[in-house]
Amino acid sequence: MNTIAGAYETLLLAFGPQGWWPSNDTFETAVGAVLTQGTAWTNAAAAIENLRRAGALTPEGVAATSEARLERLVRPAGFYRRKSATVRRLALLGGSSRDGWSKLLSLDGEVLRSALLATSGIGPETADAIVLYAARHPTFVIDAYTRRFVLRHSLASRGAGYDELKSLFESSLPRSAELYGEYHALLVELGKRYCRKRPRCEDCPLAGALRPAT
DNA sequence: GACCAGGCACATC
DNA sequence: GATGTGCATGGT
Repeated sequence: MNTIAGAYETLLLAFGPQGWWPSNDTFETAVGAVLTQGTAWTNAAAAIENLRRAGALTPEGVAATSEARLERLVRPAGFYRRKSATVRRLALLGGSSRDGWSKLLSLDGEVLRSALLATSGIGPETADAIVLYAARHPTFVIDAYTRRFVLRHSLASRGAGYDELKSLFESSLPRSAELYGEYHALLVELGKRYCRKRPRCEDCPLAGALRPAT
C-alpha cells in the first residue's frame, strides 16, 4: 500500500467517516462551496439558511432576487459582494433553471470543471469541490490543509502547484468519488485538530505512520 | 486584539 | 510564475 492510501486508512480509523457534503441538493452544495471560501463552515451555513428562508436557494430563486437582497442574505459568510455575484453566475451557468442546472451537472466531469473554472469567483478548489460533491465525479480537492499535510510529510516538493498535488492523490488512489470526498474531509479534520499554527504532531494519528513533520 | 476559517482575482515584481 | 494584497464576517 502506498503512503497516500495508507494515510487514508489511518485517518478513517482515527476520525471515522466525515459525511461531507451535508446536503443532497446539488445546487445548494455548489452554493455552499462558494460561500465557504476562506470562511468557517458555520458562517457559510448561516448564509445558506438565509438563502433558503428567502427562497433563493434554487437557480430560479437566485435569478428572482435583487442584487442588494442577495448581498444581504450572503453577508454572514463574509466577502459578500464577491460571493453574491459568484452565486448569481453559478445560477446563470445553468440558465437560471432547475433543468439547465441538471444538464450542467450531467456533463462530463472535465467539461463541467472547465465551465466552472471559466466562471469568475470560482477557482480550482471550488470547481473541484462542486465537481466532486455535487456532480459526484472523481476529482481530488486540494486545499490549504492538504498542501500542509503533503509538505509536512515531504510527499511533494515545496514548489508543487495545485494540479501537481491533485495528480499525486489521484494517481495514488482508486478512482472513486466517494473515496476522494471522504479523504478530503478527513484531511480538513486532521488539519483542524493537529496542523494549525502551533502543530501538535506528537498526538497526530499519522505520527509514526508517516515520515515525521519537518 | 490577534488570529483563523472547507479561496479567488488582480497587481506587481 | 512567484509573491503580496484586498475582500468581510464571525468564532476563539
